[in-house]
Amino acid sequence: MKQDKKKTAKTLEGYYAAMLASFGPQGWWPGKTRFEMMVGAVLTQNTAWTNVEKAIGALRKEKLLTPERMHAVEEGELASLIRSAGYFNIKARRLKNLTARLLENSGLDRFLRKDSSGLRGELLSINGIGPETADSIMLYAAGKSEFVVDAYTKRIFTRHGLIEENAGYEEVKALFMDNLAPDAAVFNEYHALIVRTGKDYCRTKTPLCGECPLKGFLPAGR
DNA sequence: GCCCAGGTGTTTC
DNA sequence: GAAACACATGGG
Repeated sequence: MKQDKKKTAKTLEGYYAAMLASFGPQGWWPGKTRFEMMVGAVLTQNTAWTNVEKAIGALRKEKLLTPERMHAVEEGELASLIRSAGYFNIKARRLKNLTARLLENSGLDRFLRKDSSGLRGELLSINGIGPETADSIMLYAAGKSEFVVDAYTKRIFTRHGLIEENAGYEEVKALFMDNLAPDAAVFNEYHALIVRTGKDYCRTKTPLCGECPLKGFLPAGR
């Protein structure tokens, strides 16, 4: 099925081109430093980014946006500062788990320099970091070419019939990893464009397919 | 008042 | 394994 694979690659490139033409580059990740980016990745779990921004603002005000400072602060205080991001008790614990691991590894720099498979395994072994958060950190903080799959990715591409309804994370990720050249800059922009498209046109309740930049790719009858 | 948002861990069949 | 549930705020 070599021909089939080539066709899939063309299709995925078409989606990318259409979104890029419609929205332009998204300039992700919206964070000043790599650590801030990692914090944002945890805080945005199942949460709107607008709520995350407020929490990060509070952390910045308290000068806690370094692994050392954040790890030193009391967990209850950390939780109250990130209250606006929701799940604040759980997320405070998760941030602590992350900073602990960074310090154990002689800092963020050394940690992110690990080779890809080692880094991903290490991230996944931290309680509170699952596949999406791990891949986000790999791609946006470490610059590794890992494709990030989120709820919008699943929704858009199942709707378009390119993945099964019940496909798991790794299965969806493989669609992109197996059919696109590994390029961190492209993966970065691709994921950001998917989120943008999902937010604007592919909400669960009120899809706006008629105006979506991807409407030309919708299979007939959908 | 209800639904949803850039998930993940735990519990339970 | 995989389904069901808990975790929580803020905007539409």
